Parts: sequence; C-alpha cells; structure tokens
Amino acid sequence: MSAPAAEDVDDDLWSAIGDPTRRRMLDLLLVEGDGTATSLAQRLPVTRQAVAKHLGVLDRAGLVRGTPAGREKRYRVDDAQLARAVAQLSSVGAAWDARLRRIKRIAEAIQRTQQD
Amino acid sequence: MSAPAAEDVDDDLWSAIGDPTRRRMLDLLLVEGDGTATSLAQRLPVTRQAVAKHLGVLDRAGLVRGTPAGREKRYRVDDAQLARAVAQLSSVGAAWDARLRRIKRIAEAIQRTQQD
DNA sequence: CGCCTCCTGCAACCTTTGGTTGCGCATGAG
DNA sequence: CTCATGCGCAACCAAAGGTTGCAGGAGGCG
Repeated sequence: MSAPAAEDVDDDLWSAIGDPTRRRMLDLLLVEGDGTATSLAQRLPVTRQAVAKHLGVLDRAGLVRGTPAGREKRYRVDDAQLARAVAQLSSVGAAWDARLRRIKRIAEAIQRTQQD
Repeated sequence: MSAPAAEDVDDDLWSAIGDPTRRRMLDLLLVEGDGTATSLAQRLPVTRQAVAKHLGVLDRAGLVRGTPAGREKRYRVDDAQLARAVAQLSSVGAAWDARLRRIKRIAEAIQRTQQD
C-alpha cells in the first residue's frame, strides 16, 4: 500500500508531457506517424524554432527519436517511452483518486457515528 | 472516434498539477487534511514564500481553498476540483494508450499480410 | 497592558523556460 | 548551376519558479 506515486514520478518525463504544446506535438506525431519541425509548426500556433526546441526536449526525455532523411529530419514517437509516461499519469491519478475515496469513506463513517 | 483529448484539456488545471512542487503539496494536503504555507514549507525543499505562491496558483485553479484561522491561514483540497483534474489525467492517458494500441494492431496486421 | 514571537503578505531580484526574429548553411529540385 | 526549402545557431524578450529582505497583525505571557 501507500504507493506515494507523486514521489516516484520521473520529473524529466513528467515535465516533458507537462507542456501543452509538447502534448499536442505528441498527439500529432501519434496521429500522423511522423513529422518534422516544419510540418508540425504548420499545425501549431508557434514558430518552427519553438517546435524544434520542444522536439529537443522530447528527444532528451526519450519520448521521440529523430532520423535525418535528406534535407529534413523526421521525428517519430518512441512507443515504449510514451507508454511509460502514460503509466505515470495513471499512477498519479490513481493515487489521488484512492485518497479522495478514502476521505469520502471517512466522512461517511463520521456521519454514521454522529447519527448514532 | 478520434477524441483528441489533449485539446479538451483545461490548461489552467493541467498546468496547476504540472508543477512537481504543487503535486507534492497536493499530496501533503490530501494526507494531512489541511496545512498552511509554513507547515507545508517545512516538508518541502523550498521556502515558505515559494509555497505561498504555489498556493495562490492552486487557489486560482480552484484546487485548494484557504480560510483564515487566527494568525494563520489553513488550506485544504477541493475534492471535486481535484477529481476533475484526475479525470483529465486519465483522459489524456487513455487517449494516448488507445493510439498506441491502434498502432500496435496495425503493425501486427502488416506483419500478417507480409507473412502471407 | 506591554512585549515578544510566530505567521502572513508585499516587493525586489535572479534564473530557467517557452517563444520570437534574424541569419547562415546545406541539400534536393528545376 | 541556380534557387528555394528545411535546418541549426544566436540574440533577445516575457513569464514562471525561486530566493532574500522587510513590514504588519494576531496570540501567548510576564
């Protein structure tokens, strides 16, 4: 018990997916299979350079991998690492959910004792 | 299908729980029931002022509520709003998970056709 | 009451990070 | 060969997380 998920979190991974722009980039890469800084920037409200920086962050976090292809550099999601990230999300969510439920149970118990 | 969960996300809520210090604060508040800026700062690696700022952010996001009690101000978690945040976490996680599974299915299908 | 202590709030400042513009360079297309 | 397209690097800006320092209000106690 007492898996304090929020303390086990890989902060690099979490902060990588914590940014809204990076989340949308991951979404796009998942949907389209792959993409370049330029192609992603076209469907995002930021410049190509901003996207490139984010790709660097995601790359260092291991969430994407880029391979040079001629004059462009195509990035694609690393499935395993994204799966790890998803696991951390649900881990934190489950921990909080469990604590909320516990609090609710206690509150109900108190109500019961007061009604006696 | 194609529910692009990452776009439905309430960015204020998400960015509130995106910060590691704020996540640990929520954890502490959940475990201990309530707390003040000073009491939280004692078990966190940051100063009281930093904690106070974070409490401000969490308050504006609706995740905590603070009530003055004499010379101190006690904060406690808003269960409903945290439940909403948990829902968003699992929503994004589920969306990515679904896409990962879909990719895996497609990959397997391709393998099968190639084996034929 | 008067003093002292503790907790809070406000302000100035530093550093990191997400974002921009501008430029130079390489590589594929005509 | 020439041109344009895509990339990387550098300078710069604003917002956010964090720190120190200081002034003020509520409680405890002689």
